[in-house]
Amino acid sequence: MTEEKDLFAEYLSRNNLRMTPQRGLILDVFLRTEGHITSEELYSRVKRKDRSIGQATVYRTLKLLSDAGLAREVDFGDGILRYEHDYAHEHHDHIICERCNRQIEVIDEGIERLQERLAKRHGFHLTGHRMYLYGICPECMKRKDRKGSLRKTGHTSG
Amino acid sequence: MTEEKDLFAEYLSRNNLRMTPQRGLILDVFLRTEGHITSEELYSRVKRKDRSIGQATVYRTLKLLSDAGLAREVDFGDGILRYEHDYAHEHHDHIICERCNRQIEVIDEGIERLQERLAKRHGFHLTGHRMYLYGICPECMKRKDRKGSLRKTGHTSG
DNA sequence: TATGATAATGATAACCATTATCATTTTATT
DNA sequence: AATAAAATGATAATGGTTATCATTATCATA
Repeated sequence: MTEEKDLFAEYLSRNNLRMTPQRGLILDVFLRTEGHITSEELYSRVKRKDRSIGQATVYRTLKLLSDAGLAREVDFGDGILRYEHDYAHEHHDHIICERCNRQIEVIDEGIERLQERLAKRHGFHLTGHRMYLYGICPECMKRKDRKGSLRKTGHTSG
Repeated sequence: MTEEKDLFAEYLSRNNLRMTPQRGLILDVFLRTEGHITSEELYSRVKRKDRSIGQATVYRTLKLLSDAGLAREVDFGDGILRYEHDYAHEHHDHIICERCNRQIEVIDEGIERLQERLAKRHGFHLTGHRMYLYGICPECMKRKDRKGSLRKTGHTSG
């Protein structure tokens, strides 16, 4: 907790930016979240502790936290950016259920290795990737077919 | 060409929708494109052949083409949907250069297999995926460091 | 501890790709 | 033709995010 705060303070001073009560509060609340949170959700939580805080400040601070390596933007493709913890959290990808939108975090060393190899084969120096697997989760598989998918678009990226 | 048109007509009638001159024209122009095109770009191309066509019609028709399996939405995460040919085109993923935004299409059977296995390991029935690799292309690697990336967000999906 | 200089805040307007609305026109069917 | 259903084009609306800007807070230095 305090380690993340130190990291943030360090990042800020390194970039001639300033630690403020608002930024501290937003970081605190963010660190208490789990999974993936939208700026909107974080704003409503922060507002409970400081009624006067502005939504723009939450947006701005989340960008800063991302730059500082404490948060990570996750784009599921539904037009709403989500954020998750980045510090001391292993890289992972996501499997998302098309029916209930449940999402789990996964990692596969084999895939990572093949991605590296694939990029190299095309002469690219790989710096990162985004991989989302879409499917039906075990629970929804048992149930009969229901509607309500995260996005109306096809998931297979051509 | 005519095969795609037949497929579209078939899809339309199957869904009690109608083939119209506008839809025919939009499909024609779309089929003459390569790579990834935005609705905006397609609209400007179609407008050269029919000044009276409306932008909403292009948006609507691209959705229809996607549903019909002739087009595929591609979301690079910069807030602008792109479309590419889907019919008789193999599934593929993308490698995108962070410097010059050049993108190449790739496919790796090994990765596909491991994705399937990974999903199954978590009890999911895999229906699709999106995978984007980000890196520096060979040309940009030679050049010194330049700026200008596609998106300001980090690429590694947490 | 003033005092500039600079950055941050909060409120709000702007942005912008995409969708919804709606009056009018086109198409298919009787 | 007449009717019903769908499509079109113009335009307004949507909604997450960003930019703007006047005001306030913070920092370094004298």
